[in-house]
Amino acid sequence: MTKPEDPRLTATRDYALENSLEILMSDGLLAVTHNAVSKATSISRSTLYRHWPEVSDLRNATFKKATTPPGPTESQTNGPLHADLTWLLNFLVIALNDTPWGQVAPQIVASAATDCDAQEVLAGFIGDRLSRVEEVFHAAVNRNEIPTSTPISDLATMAVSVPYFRKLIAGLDIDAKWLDSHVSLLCKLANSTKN
Amino acid sequence: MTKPEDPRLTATRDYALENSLEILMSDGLLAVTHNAVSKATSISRSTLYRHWPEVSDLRNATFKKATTPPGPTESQTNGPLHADLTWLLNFLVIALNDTPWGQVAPQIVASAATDCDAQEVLAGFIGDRLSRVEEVFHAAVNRNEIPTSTPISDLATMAVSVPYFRKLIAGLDIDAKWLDSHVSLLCKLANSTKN
DNA sequence: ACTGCTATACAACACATTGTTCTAAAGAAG
DNA sequence: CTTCTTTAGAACAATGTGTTGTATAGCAGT
Repeated sequence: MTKPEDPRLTATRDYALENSLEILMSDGLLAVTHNAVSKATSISRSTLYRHWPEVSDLRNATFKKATTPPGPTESQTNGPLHADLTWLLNFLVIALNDTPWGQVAPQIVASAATDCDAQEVLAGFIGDRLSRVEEVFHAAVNRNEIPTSTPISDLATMAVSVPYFRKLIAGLDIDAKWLDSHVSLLCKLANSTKN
Repeated sequence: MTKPEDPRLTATRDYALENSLEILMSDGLLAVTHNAVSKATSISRSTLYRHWPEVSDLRNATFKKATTPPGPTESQTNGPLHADLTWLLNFLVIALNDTPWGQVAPQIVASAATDCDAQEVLAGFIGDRLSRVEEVFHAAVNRNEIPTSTPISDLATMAVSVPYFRKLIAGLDIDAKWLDSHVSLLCKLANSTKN
């Protein structure tokens, strides 16, 4: 029942966002403006203002595009825990290292401090990520691979927070080798929290 | 031998930075401008430009003021581990919750993504924090409170990264009660990594 | 208190950016 | 072909950034 959109609308919108995303990654959030996008795309300024009346609209749209879920839609819970965790967290490492998300995340963190929309985007995305990791731990408990007393929520937070912290805050690398040792430690911790 | 500075210089500089810091905390980094500070302080715009020729100078000065080390200069390593960690991490919780640092940190994280100076400020501050936590763990090892095989560096990263992650990225609260359970988990983990 | 020096206030200015509005032309849909 | 919508382009106001020049007020040394 929804009549298809005018192809011109989608065309300019997609083309503009493609380029605004590139600007965001290379020059940061505050470089994303109607003027900059206009120069990069040769789309008229007035047209851009027609699509996104304010700068904040344009920027929101841009990093909403940048946060298209870099990760799996379903968790892999076949076990063993080490494999599941590696598989899952590897998506996070890749996202942070090799996709727009890694470049955009810091900007969103900053926006979230003052902007409610950004806060919601970020919390939603992070919450989703956390619950996937929790799923994996729960599955391990159900397989009797780790004790029932495992503080799943805490371990999941640790699993996710460390890569974010290293990459965004501490300025440390996160690579495959680091990930392996990180996951190994998590597994050991999960196994040793019995009593 | 250094002649004392003209009192007028220090007066206006201090007064300006005081207010620019407030602007930074309430409205974010990009709200810190010569105009805004001028309006807030009734200091002439030209005077502000005299002190900080460019916006970036003003902003750098502002968040350099905001990052006066919120924390102890020396770690407390009397033991037990739980007490030392609580004492130390409590400074971090307070800094994030009740000082300018908590408001400014997200902005610096964003700046660090593109700006080298900010990256250095951040890395230095974080590295300092991490090494203090490591000291505490080392002391516990020396007291034979936790095994020698304890992965100190990893645990220290976890100790610090989780509060940062919760506060800055996940939008979760960090209070005294949470800190207690966090520290308890860390102690348990340190104790159970024998094998 | 007088004199030279420096910081500040104020106003005027050039310039870039943000955002609005109007008109004409080009494309889509019937 | 006709009608509606989108776009391009230019002109415009408003604001923000950064500069310059001048007059005033406060600091230091004599």
